[in-house]
Amino acid sequence: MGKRVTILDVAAAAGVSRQTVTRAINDMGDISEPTKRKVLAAAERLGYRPSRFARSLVTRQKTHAVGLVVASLRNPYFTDIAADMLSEAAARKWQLMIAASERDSPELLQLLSTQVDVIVGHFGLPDAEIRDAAQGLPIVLLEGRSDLPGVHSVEVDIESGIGDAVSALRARGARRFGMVDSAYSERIRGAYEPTPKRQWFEAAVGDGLAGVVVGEESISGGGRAFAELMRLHPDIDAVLMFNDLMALGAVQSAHAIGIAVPGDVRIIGVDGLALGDAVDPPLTTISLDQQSLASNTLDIVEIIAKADFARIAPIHRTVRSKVLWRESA
Amino acid sequence: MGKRVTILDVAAAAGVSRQTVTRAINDMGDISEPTKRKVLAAAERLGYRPSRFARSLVTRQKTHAVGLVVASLRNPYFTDIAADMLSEAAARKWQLMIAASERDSPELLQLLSTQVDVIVGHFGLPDAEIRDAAQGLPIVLLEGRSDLPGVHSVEVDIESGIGDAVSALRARGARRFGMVDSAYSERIRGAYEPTPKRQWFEAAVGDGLAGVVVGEESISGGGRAFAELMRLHPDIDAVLMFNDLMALGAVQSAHAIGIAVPGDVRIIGVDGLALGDAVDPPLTTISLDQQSLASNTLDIVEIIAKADFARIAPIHRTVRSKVLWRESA
DNA sequence: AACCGATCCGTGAACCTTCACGGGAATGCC
DNA sequence: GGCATTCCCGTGAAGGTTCACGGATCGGTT
Repeated sequence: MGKRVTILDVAAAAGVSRQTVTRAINDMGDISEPTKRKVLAAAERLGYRPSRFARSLVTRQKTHAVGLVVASLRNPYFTDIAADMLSEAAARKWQLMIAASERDSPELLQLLSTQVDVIVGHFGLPDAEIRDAAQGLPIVLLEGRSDLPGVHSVEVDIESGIGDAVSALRARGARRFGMVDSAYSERIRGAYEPTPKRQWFEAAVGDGLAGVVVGEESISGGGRAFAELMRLHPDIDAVLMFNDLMALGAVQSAHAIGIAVPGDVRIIGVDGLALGDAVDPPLTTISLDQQSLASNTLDIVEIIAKADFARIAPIHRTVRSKVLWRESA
Repeated sequence: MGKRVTILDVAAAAGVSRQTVTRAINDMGDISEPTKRKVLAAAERLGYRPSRFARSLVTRQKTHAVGLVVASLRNPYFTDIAADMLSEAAARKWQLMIAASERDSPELLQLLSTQVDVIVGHFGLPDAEIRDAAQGLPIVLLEGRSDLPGVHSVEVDIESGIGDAVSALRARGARRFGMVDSAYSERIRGAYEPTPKRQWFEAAVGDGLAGVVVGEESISGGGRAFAELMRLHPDIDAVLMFNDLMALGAVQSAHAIGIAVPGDVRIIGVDGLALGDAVDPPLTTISLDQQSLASNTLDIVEIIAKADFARIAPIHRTVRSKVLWRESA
């Protein structure tokens, strides 16, 4: 099993005191060259490694860590966000710890909460559960909103983006609207429930709604769901895909089935992935400024930290979305 | 400024002892319901949050953390790896801390090294520098190899994949080979130096080599470099792109220039991204088993941990690569 | 009245490092 | 020889939590 080798073991082995070992390890001066070498050799021999916990405890931890929880690392949308968060965090001298909530959210949160100072992210849980699992840690909800104390948020105004997209699609002649929603809630909560995007979309299209199908959040899942939607409602001429990843699958699927895009059906995604520009036809999408999402989030995090993580009034921000017209719609 | 509120503050405020506060916070029994409520109320009021360092120090931290350093979070290849690492780590009850080495590698490593038990990843630094920055932490090199003590590795046998690809391309009639290499080293070390992939490729094609161009590691960078390569050497009939991301750009660029793929030029990437299947034509690629890369890595990490992080003989593993024939070559 | 078990709560120690300070030896100078 | 200086090194304390143990209180039993 082997106990941990501490600074005292090294000190004993080298025949010096703790402090001298510290001086050698962190090369601090006030130590002669021979002694330093002797200590370093002993440390090397014993495989000594300072406990990062003891060290942080006494140095009062100047650099903080923020834990980012994303739904999946397989979706470029989330990894782009992670990348932006990483830059923003680095610029502020914060460390970023990433976890994916694909499963076991509560356990994962509890584990994470022992390692970081703030938790930010997308969660597949009810707000109250999140708060409990976080054990009192401040939380920043991404693309969500809660009125619990200690739960901050950065919302994304997808709603207006959807509204804009629908009116523009109407202006371009679209009449029969369809949507592929995410089956996300099915996996998390056991039963499907309409996402906010679907609700906003339904409100926007009114009786122009022809049908909705749910699918898995992946390229292939989007492709399958799109094909199913078109099979059920062949007269649809405009489709909103839950996200760009699924929209990519839809474009591909349309190509395979022989549906012209945007000739027969206009396809529009959500997220604004750069990737959407690399396919044919380039994907029209409701894009949000991820950079701004990230910087707003870290702003909040920094405010919380400045307040020494004491309980402060929840902060809520909103970033706008806009339709990025490329060629698929 | 505000000093940190400790367990003693809460104890004083609630009129009980430290231990009772602990019992209330971690609800442990041996405490009456009214007292518990009283303590919890005091904690809430003061905004008390246990120090994760002090706590970890005494509980001897059962869950460890591994730090993953990737070159970029904008390349699906790396995020896929991160995703696999995350699953593997989670299955083993490890936490994963991700950092991107896009810049400041040494500082970043030092910061990271105070937070984790092992460091794994792709680094843009000489091995020795890595070792120094890691401050004695065990290191697992991804897709690399070093003979320094304490530096383990998981290599990827791209070389044989490139060999296989070249002979198959020859069998399909390719004669004039070109390559787009990564300009990576330029950014990191100031001057371009051929990557191993280029060296293996040149060895494989022999005097069939028509030309090499370097480009930035992105879709658009790949597209530009490919266009440049074809402008300089119009007779090329097969191109190896440094990675799939750049290959995606090449396919797109070929389409724009009016070069037929694979009719005029066969294009082949490296990485095996699932994304390559979503473009037209689907991308042929030298794929490696990322899952196995991740599991091998975490295997090593676990072995190191089992040895209580004592110095053990470096472990080296290799995962194979194989050509995934789709339609672009 | 003495005893007993159950229930609740508090005290000393441990975890491992760094910080602040103080002390000894060697050297140089008057 | 006495004294200050410099250079190395060691000791006590602190940092905030949890663990192991011991003590107090209380209702009930003999």
